Amino acid sequence: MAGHPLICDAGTVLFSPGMPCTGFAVLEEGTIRVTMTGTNGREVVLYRVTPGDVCLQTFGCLMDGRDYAAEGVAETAIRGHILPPGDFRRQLAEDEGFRDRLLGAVARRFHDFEQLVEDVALTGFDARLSRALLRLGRDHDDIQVTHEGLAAETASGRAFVSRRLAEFQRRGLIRVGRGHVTLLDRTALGHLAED
Amino acid sequence: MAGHPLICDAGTVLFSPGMPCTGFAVLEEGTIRVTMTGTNGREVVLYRVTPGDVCLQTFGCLMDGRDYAAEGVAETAIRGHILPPGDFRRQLAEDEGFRDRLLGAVARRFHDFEQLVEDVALTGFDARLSRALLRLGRDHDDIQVTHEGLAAETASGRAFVSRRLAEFQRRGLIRVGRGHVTLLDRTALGHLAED
DNA sequence: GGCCTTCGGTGACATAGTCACATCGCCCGG
DNA sequence: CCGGGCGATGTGACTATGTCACCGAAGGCC
Repeated sequence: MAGHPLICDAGTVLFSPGMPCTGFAVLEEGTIRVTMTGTNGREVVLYRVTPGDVCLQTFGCLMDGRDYAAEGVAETAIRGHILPPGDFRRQLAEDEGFRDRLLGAVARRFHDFEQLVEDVALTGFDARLSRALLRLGRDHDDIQVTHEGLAAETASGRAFVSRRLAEFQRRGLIRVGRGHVTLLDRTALGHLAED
Repeated sequence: MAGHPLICDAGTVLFSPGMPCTGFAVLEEGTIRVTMTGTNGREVVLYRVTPGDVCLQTFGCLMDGRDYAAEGVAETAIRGHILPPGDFRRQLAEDEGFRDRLLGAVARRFHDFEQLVEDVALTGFDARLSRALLRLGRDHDDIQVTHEGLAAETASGRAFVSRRLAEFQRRGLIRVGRGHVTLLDRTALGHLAED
């Protein structure tokens, strides 16, 4: 695998809407958060890219000659490399393993998108919030996130998130503090997340 | 291209959630509507498959070994064929044209999904409705669709669609009738669709 | 301590979605 | 032609969700 190396600190903006795509990104370490921002300024998290995943933005741009439609930000420090279009196509043709990994990742990403649409279009807010909390808190009970951040995860507004978090706390599901949320009752949250 | 032929009348249910996937579908004629239904019974149109497109459902299932998550219905009579997994992989490896068409279609579909998320998550209802009307009425001013159908297109509820359609009619944008809508002012609708 | 910035709480309001029920148009058998 | 049946539509009342503006609190920095 050749290509330019890609090394960034957390917080680096990797691509923005309208920017042309320079190559296919292969991520080896860290996570990238891909979001979309509406004309009203509201932001929604589309998905996260982790090692082994494809950043479908770069993929979509390369295959369809389109500019980016979303924004990508390094959520942690990241390491990887950029495969120029030519190399990308060559490897796709010659390397069956690469092809399988790519297509598998595309399929997973596609599934994530279906999940997102299901969440936003036909799921109530409390379920979305519960899912977001469980997703972000997979490893630790304590989650470092602001209400603003949770609003982006749930495709909702900050104020409403505040109110529901307060309600969740009243029910003993979580404990909230400035800049973080602690999960207290994963079982109940899981139940809420069901629908 | 080998594989079983696939010929169905309009209205045939091609796949449903939970059903395993038997092969990769190549569509030669007609359109397939892919929808998702929530636990509450509400239905949302994810996208349509037309000749040259990929049905990402079959693609996702094949590459990731997952069952269908959505439902596919023949919107018109359709003709095509089913490529068994083995043949699919072989053609993907050997036929560069096939590979490019497939990946290009995947990229376009991906873009459609981004559009859908943008619509549902950060666009007001009137814009969604206008977009849906213009999309369905690309060829004719007269659209055969029920309010229920438009509710699925806009990821909304039938009653609300009724009210907004009435308002659109009051403004002279459309004329509504039982089972159909006529576009009167595409310019104004286009303007509404902007945001 | 005095500022400044970010975060969170809240009332008031706007938009969107739900539910139940009344109507209406149309097709069909008698 | 009549009456019934059914899907499609209209509407009031209500709930859920999202927005806006403004305030106060928490923490960082001199």
